Order: sequence, then structure tokens, then C-alpha cells
Amino acid sequence: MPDIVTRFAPSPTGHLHIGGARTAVFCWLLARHFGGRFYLRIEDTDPLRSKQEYTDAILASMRWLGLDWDGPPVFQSRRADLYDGLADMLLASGHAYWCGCTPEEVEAMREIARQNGAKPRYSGKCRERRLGPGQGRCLRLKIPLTGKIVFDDMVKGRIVVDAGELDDMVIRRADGMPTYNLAVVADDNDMGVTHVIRGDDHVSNTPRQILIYQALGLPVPRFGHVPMILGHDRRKLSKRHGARSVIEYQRDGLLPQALVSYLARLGWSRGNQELFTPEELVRYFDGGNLNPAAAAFDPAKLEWTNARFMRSMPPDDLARHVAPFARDAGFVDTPEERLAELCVLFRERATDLRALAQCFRPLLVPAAELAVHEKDAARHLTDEGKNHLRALAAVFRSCDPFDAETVNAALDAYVADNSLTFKQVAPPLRTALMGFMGGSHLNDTMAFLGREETLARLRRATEFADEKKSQS
RNA sequence: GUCCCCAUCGUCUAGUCGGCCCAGGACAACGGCCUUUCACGCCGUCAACAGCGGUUCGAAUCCGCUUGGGGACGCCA
Repeated sequence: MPDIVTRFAPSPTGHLHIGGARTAVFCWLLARHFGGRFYLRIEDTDPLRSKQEYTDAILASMRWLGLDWDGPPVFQSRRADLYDGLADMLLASGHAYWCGCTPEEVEAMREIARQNGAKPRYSGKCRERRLGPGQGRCLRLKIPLTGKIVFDDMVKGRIVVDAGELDDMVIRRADGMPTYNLAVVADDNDMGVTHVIRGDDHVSNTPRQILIYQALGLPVPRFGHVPMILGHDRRKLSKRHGARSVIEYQRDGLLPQALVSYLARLGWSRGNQELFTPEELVRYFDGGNLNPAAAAFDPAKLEWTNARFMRSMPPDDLARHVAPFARDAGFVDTPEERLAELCVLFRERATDLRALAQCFRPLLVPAAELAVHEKDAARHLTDEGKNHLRALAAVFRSCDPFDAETVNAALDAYVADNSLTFKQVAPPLRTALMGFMGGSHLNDTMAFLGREETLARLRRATEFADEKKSQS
């Protein structure tokens, strides 16, 4: 039996969002660091909101992030027997009772409590009525009237709650379905979960769950409540803040390991280290150093993180990641070795894979289809510029081999022999090759294009300039 | 309203037992350098211990209060 067992338990009512992903990352890291087990549980007890497509999407996002889980996912909707058994035990031991109050009656009780300035709660009307099962009756947990519930949270420290603050919560609905708190306890216990890492919004559920554990005589796991993620304005995170689902970040061209690094760093730290490979995270994350304060999501830093990962990974790996984006951009039959070369040329000029793939465009389209930036053309494809291009065409034609070094030497010689400066020659050359004043280094660009394509572009640029001239 | 939680630069954070912190790193912003474009990179600038009391020789670090923020209060999860 491994000593650390964690679980991630999303409800399939939407895609995996950034907050849930971070919780999953922490759960996964804790288990992997200690060589324990990490389970996935789908909390689909709400048939109205749960959807199969969301389950599939969440699993896909987990896989993409590299968060592998142990064993098959557990579905709460298929474990009614487990919950029924525990509910019956609670009833038999006198820790639970049947309640015949209608939802309307309960709402009225809450309203009264509210008006008295107290916490809205169930009054406990059926607590001592010794009702039996019946139509419309639910099961409630008999909460102790006095005493304190204490637990030492891994991130928040000691939390103390008065039992008197809690009301007798429903553990099984009138339709027989278990309530969240009962199902969680039942499953966590059944799965042998030792460390419950979850969102901040669950701290108030924890005392209730502890009471269930205690009523059942079950061992209480360790809890760790990570704060929620805030938007840039430190308000609750929403779509407006640029925080989206994991799937959207994937589509936008983020590297999964970059997202994981950023997410881990949001609320956790190890000295001044900013970037972590998944291996480093597993090595260093032991559940400590978690920040109890909520953190704001910063798209700019995520972008920077991603850019750093793109620049530091082997070109072959980068090429594999950028391939789908290159296909989307229309470059369907560019071989991966070719993409790897392009990655080396452009990886410092893009912060995500999608933008990187777009950078390839000028070098992958045929000369005739190269988009020419009007302003740059007007400025640099002048008569003088064209003369340079014609002369350079002759120079480059005799370059052999046609590689970056040779081409560069030829260019150097041309500038020197004619007492020119680079500033006179480079702009027209660049405009001819790229179509605008941007892009990769000239020698690398020409080496990538090869002799024929390079010459074609020089020719095409002079023709383009001639056309423009005759038009005006 | 009641209960719980939180509080260091705009943002993420470092800050182990209180002294090495007139608070360090990173992102962003701004300025500069590099430069055959655009970038990368490098250098620098701006910028914070929410407030008030206390404990102490000494507090960002401990305690209390205040303020501000968040969460929870469902037969949702």
C-alpha cells in the first residue's frame, strides 16, 4: 500500500479550466514526488449537468498536460451501492435521520434565520422525530450540537470551526442519490485517498466531511486547500481576464510543459526559480511552500514562460509540436526536418506555436505568392535597390555550396568590393527575400531557400518594383 | 447578515529560529547597449512589507484590533 494517494475529482459540467488544472497539477505532483498513486474520479452525480463530452474533454486535457493517472477513472454515477451502504450505516448508528421537511419549508427556516442575523440553516425540526423512510424524505446527518472541528490544512494551517455553526446537512436526497459530501467521503475512503488537495471553495465542506468520517469511524485524510486563481484585477477569474480552458490554450499554441510550469509557479515556489521542467517539479514539489493567498493569473508571464520553453527545447521536439499548427496554416506537406530548420530560424520571434507557424509563411510560399509589404517595397526596392538585387543575383548564382557561410561571404565581398555599406544592400535584399523588413537572418534565410528559390525571389522583387513604377 | 480564509513592488513571488532586508528574483512598463531587419540577449530605471497598537535591545517576520479582499452558508458539485 503506497503511503500517498491523491485524486483529482472534476465534475463533467464543463471543460478543464485553469484553476482545476492547477489543482490537478498539485495532486499529481504530490503523488509522483512520493512515489504514490494518483487517481481520477469523475463526479457525475448530477445527471442534469453532467455530460459525456466533458468527461472526454477533461481526460484529453489531462493527457495533453502530461498528468497521467493510475488505474481507470472512477465514475460516481456507478457507485450507488457504496453510498447507500454508508448512508444505511449512518442511519443504523443513529448518526443520521429521516427528514420529511419539504424544500419550501427548509427555505422558510433559512429565511427566518437570515432575518435574525444568523447563518441560514435547517432548524433540525425532524432531528428527534424518529421518522421512517417515505416518499419525499431525505436523510440528514445529525451534527453534534457543541464541540469544535479542527484540522491542520497543508496550505492554510490549523482551521477550527464550531460544530454549532453547522446544520444537519442532507446526505441522501429524496430520490436516493447521495449528496456531494457523502459521496466524496465514501469515495475518498474507498479509494484509500490520504491527501485531499482541492480548491479553496471546499474549506467550508471539510468540517462536514470530517464529521462523516468520524461518525463512520473512518480515518480522516490530510487536507490541502489551494486558493482559487484570480483575474488580473484580483477579482474572481472569468473569461474576460483571458483565462480559458486548457483546450483553448492548447489551440492557441502553448506547450503543455510551459502551462504546467506556469501553473505550478502560481501559488508555489522554490526560491527564485521561475521555470521548471515536469521532472524538476516532481523532484521538488513535496506539498510544502504552497501560498495560502490567492494568486492572480497573468497572461503575459504565461506567454513569457511559453517562449522560454520554445527556445530551450530541441528543434526536433519543437518541430513535432508546431507541426499541427503548420498544417492548420496550410503547410501540409512540409517535412518535419524542414520544420525543424524553420523553428531554429524563427523560434526567437514568436511566443507560441501558432504564431511560430505563421512566421514560416514567407519561406514556404513560392516566390510568386510572396506577400510584399507595399511600404517596405516602395522604400527599399528603388532603382538603386534593384541594381543591387541584379548584381547580387549574379553573385549568389556562383555560390557553391549554397550554404549560410558561403552566401554570407559572397555578400560581404560584394559590399566591400563596391565600397558599400550593409545598410544600403540589406534592406532591398531582405524585402526581396521576405517581402517585408522582418524575419530571419539573411544568410540563414537564403540557405534555407536554396539557390533557385533565392534567385527567383530576387528576380520577382525587381519585376514587382518595375510593375509598381510603370503603374505610377 | 453569519462563519471561515487571506493581506510584501501593477502581477507571480523570496524572505527557514524575529536581527545578514532602508526588503531579493521574475513578468510587465520605461531607458540604454548590441544589431544586416524583426527579434533574442545584455545593462539599467521605476516600484511593495495595508493601517494602528502591542511584545522585544531589535518585527515584513510574533500577538491584538481596524481596514480591504475572497470563499462558504443547496435534496449543485
